[in-house]
Amino acid sequence: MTDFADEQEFLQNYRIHDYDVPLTMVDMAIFSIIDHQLQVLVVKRAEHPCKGLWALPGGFIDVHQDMDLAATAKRKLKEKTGVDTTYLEQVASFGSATRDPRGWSVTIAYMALLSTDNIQFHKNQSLEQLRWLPVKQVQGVELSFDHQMIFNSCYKRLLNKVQYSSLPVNLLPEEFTLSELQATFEIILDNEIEKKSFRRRVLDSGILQETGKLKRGGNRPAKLYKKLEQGKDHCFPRSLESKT
Amino acid sequence: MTDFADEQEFLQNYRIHDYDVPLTMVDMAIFSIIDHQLQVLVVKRAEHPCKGLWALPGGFIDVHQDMDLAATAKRKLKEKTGVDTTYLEQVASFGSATRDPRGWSVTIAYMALLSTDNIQFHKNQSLEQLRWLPVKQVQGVELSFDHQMIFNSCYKRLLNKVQYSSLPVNLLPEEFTLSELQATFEIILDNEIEKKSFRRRVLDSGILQETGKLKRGGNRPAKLYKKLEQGKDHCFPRSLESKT
DNA sequence: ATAATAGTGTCTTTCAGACAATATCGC
DNA sequence: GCGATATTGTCTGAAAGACACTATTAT
Repeated sequence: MTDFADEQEFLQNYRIHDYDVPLTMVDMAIFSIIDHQLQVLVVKRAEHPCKGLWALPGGFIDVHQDMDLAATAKRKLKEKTGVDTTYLEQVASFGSATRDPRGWSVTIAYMALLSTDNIQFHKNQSLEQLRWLPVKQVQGVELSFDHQMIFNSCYKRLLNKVQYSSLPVNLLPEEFTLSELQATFEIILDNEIEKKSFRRRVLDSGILQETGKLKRGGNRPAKLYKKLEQGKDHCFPRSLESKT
Repeated sequence: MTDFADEQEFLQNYRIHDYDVPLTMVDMAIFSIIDHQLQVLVVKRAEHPCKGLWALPGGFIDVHQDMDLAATAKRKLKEKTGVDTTYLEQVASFGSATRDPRGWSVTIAYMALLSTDNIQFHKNQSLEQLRWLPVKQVQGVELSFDHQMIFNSCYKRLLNKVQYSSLPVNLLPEEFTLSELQATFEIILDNEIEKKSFRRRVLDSGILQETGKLKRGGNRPAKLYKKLEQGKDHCFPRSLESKT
């Protein structure tokens, strides 16, 4: 909950609106799969407005430091997670007179996918005000500003892309088995995929390369694959059907 | 060509950058089919910067008048074409330190589709500084700022959507025949579509409703259809293949 | 041998492409 | 009837779904 009297006072002293120009910033939904769940990173706001509420990471464009919008997004990502090489995609922009009490504001929303090995690194940092929030719980948490809507927009984009593209490989480490890849797709979809169909799709598309190595575990070892063209996002000729 | 000395002076007197906040605006690619060609509306810039060059219609957000980004886009659309009910879709945002000589700037790009009957209305207005530019000729025209890139982004979105959605119905008047609809798709694709496949796709999808009327011309009359759910954009289960 | 996971064979289903055939109009 | 456009019939093909089957490991 925000302290109202305090916030009122803060807003009265906030003067950027005098210039009749909208505030412009970048916000991002950083996704990762942790504990077999799709989760999104949220930050507790340290300052007004919405002080104390959870929010998507983001902030103002630094016109002296950032070359472009993607640079602002990368800077924010680095600040929050320590990671700087990730899949990053612009999703949509939201702007209105009312979405931020400081005045007319625009935010450019990005989506980032963090691979699980990046998370290992990140978990060891001191993260007082950060929290991974399972996407299924987002609706139950009060988010700052219109971040609920921004999150929905990013989540929807991700859900869409699982159905027709290879995007989710970016949530896995460098090398992975087909079963791990399928599990990743299934976690995002929140639905099962037929094993044979999945393997056919992925292998026939030629986006993966066998590394020659095997992942050994309790049972039959599995071939390890890696992405062939890093950064490129393959689109399959047809979409997956949703079961159920 | 722009007058350089003049523009330099203009820029030196431009002071908004002092506030260390990016300029934020909206630009749009307004598409329509005119003379059996897909065309995009461009405006001759009356002011610096890029004075005298063609540009996509657009402008600054009016924080006192516009409720949100879509309102800015609608206002600009209305100013340039006199039309206010059209298909409007946000495409992407472009922001960098260098895209506008006035300083760090962000533009939110929209795409609008004008139906041919809207164009009739619009053609009767006085349009000194407006021009419909066939998309095939855009590359040959020097556009202001990064508008070439913005145009490409919007055009690409449109090309993509022709392949898997019913979006192009928005380029037609209220009632139309299947042949007219197919011709619209073909003009955008710049490729032929197999007649039977096209009709099956469209009719089986249930997005159209027979009006009961017929369009009579020299030959066999054609059934007239209209869109069932206005504004909604149907996605087909598979994409069209490109011939050739 | 058994449990568990990896991986394959193959039949069905869905929907787009090809292309020929038929229908309905004005003349 | 003729030319032109509208509309349909039906075969083929590509890629996804279903599901049973085999393969390889640790124990």
